[in-house]
Amino acid sequence: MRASQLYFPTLREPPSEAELISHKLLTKAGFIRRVAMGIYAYLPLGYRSLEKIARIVREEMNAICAQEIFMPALHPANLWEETKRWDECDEILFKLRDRQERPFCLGPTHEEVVTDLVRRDVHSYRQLPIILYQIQVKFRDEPRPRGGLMRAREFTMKDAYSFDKDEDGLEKSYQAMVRAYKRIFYRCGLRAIPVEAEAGVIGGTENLEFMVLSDSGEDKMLICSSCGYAANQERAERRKPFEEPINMYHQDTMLPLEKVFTPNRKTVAQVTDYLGVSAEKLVKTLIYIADGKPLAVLIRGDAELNESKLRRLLGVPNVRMADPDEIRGLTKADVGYSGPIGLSGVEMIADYDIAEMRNFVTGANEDDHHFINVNWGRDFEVTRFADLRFAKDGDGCPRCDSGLLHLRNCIEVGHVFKLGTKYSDSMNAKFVDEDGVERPFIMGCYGIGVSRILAAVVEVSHDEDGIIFPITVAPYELWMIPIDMNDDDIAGAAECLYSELIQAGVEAVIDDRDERPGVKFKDADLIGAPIQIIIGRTYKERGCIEVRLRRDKKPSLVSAKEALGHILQLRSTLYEELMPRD
RNA sequence: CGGGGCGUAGCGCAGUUUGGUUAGCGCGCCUGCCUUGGGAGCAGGAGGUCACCGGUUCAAGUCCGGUCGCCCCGACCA
Repeated sequence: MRASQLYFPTLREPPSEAELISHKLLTKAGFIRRVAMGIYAYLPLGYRSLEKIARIVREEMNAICAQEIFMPALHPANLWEETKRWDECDEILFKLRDRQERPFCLGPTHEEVVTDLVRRDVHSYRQLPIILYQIQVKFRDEPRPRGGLMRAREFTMKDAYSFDKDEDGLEKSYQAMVRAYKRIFYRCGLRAIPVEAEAGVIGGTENLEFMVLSDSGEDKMLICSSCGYAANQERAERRKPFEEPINMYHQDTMLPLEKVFTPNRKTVAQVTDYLGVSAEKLVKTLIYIADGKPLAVLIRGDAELNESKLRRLLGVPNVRMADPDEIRGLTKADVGYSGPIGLSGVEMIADYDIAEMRNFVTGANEDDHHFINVNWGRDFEVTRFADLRFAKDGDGCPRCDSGLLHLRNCIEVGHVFKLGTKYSDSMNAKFVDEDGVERPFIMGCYGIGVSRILAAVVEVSHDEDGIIFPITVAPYELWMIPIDMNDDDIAGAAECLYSELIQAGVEAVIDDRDERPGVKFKDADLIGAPIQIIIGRTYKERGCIEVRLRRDKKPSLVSAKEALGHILQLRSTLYEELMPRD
């Protein structure tokens, strides 16, 4: 491609609306343009990179015998009503009507459509397993799109769906997908870490998020520095911080229990302020209703209960906070004055933090009063200690003896789920098994944010001059800069090498514009093609061209004769580096 | 949806507080000269519904009301 004909409107300054570095650079380098909030057009360079990513995804999907299909973006409402998600996902669905007033939505994901497809045509275990995938544009009316491609309302995603006859089959499909995902991210130059996650609204059991560490990421994960355990913030467990049995009877350190007047002080901040103590000296007593039974959850004042952990611990589906009336019924006091002392017949579950606390503050189960110098074991009994709060930076790793968890920002680039029968049940998608019995498909679903990968690559691979693309994702592999196209020697040598490169199948751009060298260098660095070729002074003086990598910029001089071979060698080395070995 | 901010040339911004000639600046763009190893220089030039609608006024980019768009923080997020 000739730069004089390439549509790559670079900007000297990015639009002020851009916040993230990837948004700024992709806009500045002429890869994308915003069309509306969270909606972007890809210009030639951006589209080439996007397609490169899509191609890698395709190759790896095909390699595990997933089969590419292409489903509609426009979905009839009735499919979404079958799974109840027409209402459940109401906020993010783009809904519209056809001329007959029939309701439709733009697909935010395709479980409904693919399950409908498969239930129509797959009737026997003999046809299983099946993995179908597509690379499609998705629509989600995000409450707050931001960061350019990072969280858009229209974005490109690879979504795959597996259909198996049993759990073993699902496990195989799932593991194949995990392996393929690792290869995909590796080939894109991303170091993606699989982390344990909560399943969320999509349902199902086991699932992994693939996270790329980046300070600008919106997600948070905890990662162990010594054993590599990683989980997202919602899922991350922590090591029990004490040895059992716990000996609490250090009588000498316990102060006498005392009830204090705390008029109208209900929140942690109000109470600690009023009593002049820090939040770490207070224990919050949260009243929950689990399967209709009330229970008390004790959490240190500065921490936050992770409801998913509570739910997992109790093992019952219906867990919710008690409402103010229920709380008054149980504690005889307002919300804000609940405490463990005198709550009889109620299970008392305490976070690990509480085990090591002495002489703390709790509500007194009486309006406008708290207790100070409370000690569990002496003043009330704890039914059990458990890991209940969100893990935080510095907590002990749950999987090894010495490691500490570190809280890191990250970008979610992929997610794999074991769905089980959530969709096949609600949509009545069944096959006949070997034994003649009808069973629902055991499903899995697997997503990769294709457009988000592009943003993530830029986010983790850039410098002050622009993007540093891995060769696999770069819009062009090579960018050639003839210093002066009006100089016949230089132009001649450049054109000659350029046609050799094109002949050899290299994706090359020759910057044949009548621009000053500085402009060409700046654009080349901004766009970030991995290999740069400079033809100028050294060619005039010594017959050498300069070959350099965008990532280190140190040029090596090569004679014009040897240039092509040298470049081809360099190029294959760059690809080699991004080839996974597993 | 709550809080805050912004909208003036392709991009970045000044001007709005205190209404008053023909609305400015930098970059970019066009023409010419000159220049050619990191966004040169000189000269000339084009480009505006001051987001939109309505109101106040002799007079509105500026004041008032409404609408739309965009950004940030929060709530939310398969």
